[in-house]
Amino acid sequence: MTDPSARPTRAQQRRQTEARILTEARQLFAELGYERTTIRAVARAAGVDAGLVMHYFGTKDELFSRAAMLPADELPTGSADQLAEALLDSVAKRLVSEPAASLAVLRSMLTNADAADRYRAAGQPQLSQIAAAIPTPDAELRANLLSAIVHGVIIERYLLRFGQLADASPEQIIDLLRPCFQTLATMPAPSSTDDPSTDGPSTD
Amino acid sequence: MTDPSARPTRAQQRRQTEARILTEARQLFAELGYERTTIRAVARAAGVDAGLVMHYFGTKDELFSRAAMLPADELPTGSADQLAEALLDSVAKRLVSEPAASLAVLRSMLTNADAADRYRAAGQPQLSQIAAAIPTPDAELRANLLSAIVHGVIIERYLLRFGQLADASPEQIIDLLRPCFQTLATMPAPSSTDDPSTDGPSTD
DNA sequence: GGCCCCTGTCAACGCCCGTAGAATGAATGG
DNA sequence: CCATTCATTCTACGGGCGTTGACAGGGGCC
Repeated sequence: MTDPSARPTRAQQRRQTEARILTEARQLFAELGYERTTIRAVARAAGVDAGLVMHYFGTKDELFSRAAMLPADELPTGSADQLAEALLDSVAKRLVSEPAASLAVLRSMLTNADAADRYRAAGQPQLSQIAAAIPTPDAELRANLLSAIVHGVIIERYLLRFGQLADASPEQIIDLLRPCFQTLATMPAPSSTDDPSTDGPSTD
Repeated sequence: MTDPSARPTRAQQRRQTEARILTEARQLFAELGYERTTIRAVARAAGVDAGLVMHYFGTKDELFSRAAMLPADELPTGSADQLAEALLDSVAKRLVSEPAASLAVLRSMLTNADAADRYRAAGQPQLSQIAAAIPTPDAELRANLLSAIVHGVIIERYLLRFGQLADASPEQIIDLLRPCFQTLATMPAPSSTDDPSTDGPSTD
């Protein structure tokens, strides 16, 4: 304990090993999705035995839970304008370097119902927060659309690697998305025709 | 062959069985993705033996290929305005009833590299066509963004089943998307600052 | 300093997968 | 009417998976 470069204590070693496993798990879940990521592969990547992974995390599901856990980044409460900009910022950040954990969730929740549930639950507060800043009756739907656009862009850039989107600079993408976000966050009502019959009663 | 309601001939029977297998395969691939869909499950759903599926399609990959094959719907060539509306129409159609084949591809290409390649290849002409109608130098990127938004909305509605988006009426969604599509298809340039340095030379 | 705990390995289990090949039996064609 | 084709089933194999439990051995506490 006197020399920090000496052989680590057992507790440290354990935490270190666990962290290594989680890092590799994140990486593999992000690359391969839930099904194709095997405990054995994670163990191999982390340089340990598969039994140890089980011993520490119990089940593959649990391992995924722990690997995919990530804090939702904070969104400032504010006007719809500010909200749109904040969202754009968050997209920009993810376009620069998408953390593996986020990709792991995104990829896995498309094949794993539990992952989808977990993600939905985790994102709900943020979604509500977004909706709260939008001053229209269909705020929730708009928040969902904003979320869908973000996901679409991330998926297309990182998971499908579509041509231009995979290479374009974040600024360019953000600049193109800005009017969309601003419109969705602030535009009063869709009114190609001022026909209120498409709207239900205001009970909702 | 004299009586059409009589027991079908062997060739008919065969085609019928193949079609039944393909239908069930599409359904399962769409619901479960590539990995979790098993030959045995497809066979069971189609009321045949797994060996028969192999006998007809050779490999699981081949079965997926055949099941996921679908014609890209035509887009009219026209002005950027018309293009945006056509795209919205196509989204609307998919929001009313998403064909299983499309979902199968969408879901599977997120876990199966081959499926992603196939899809990218299949969508490329359409993407180019969209880009051709957009009168800006970054037309391709805009086309990609439009595609990303479409995918995001479909994924969020059908694969993740996010709250409002899963239930909202297609018209409501389309009305909200319209300004986004119009902006992306027609707005001359993103110009928070009129700095041309972000653009490369026109050699490309 | 001795006991125990805790990190880590190893071998094995039962399951389900994709796939192969022989067997079956009815429709087909000469 | 018999030989053949062919749609279909049955059985089985090899492999990889998640998971388990026994075992080792060095560190940490009293």
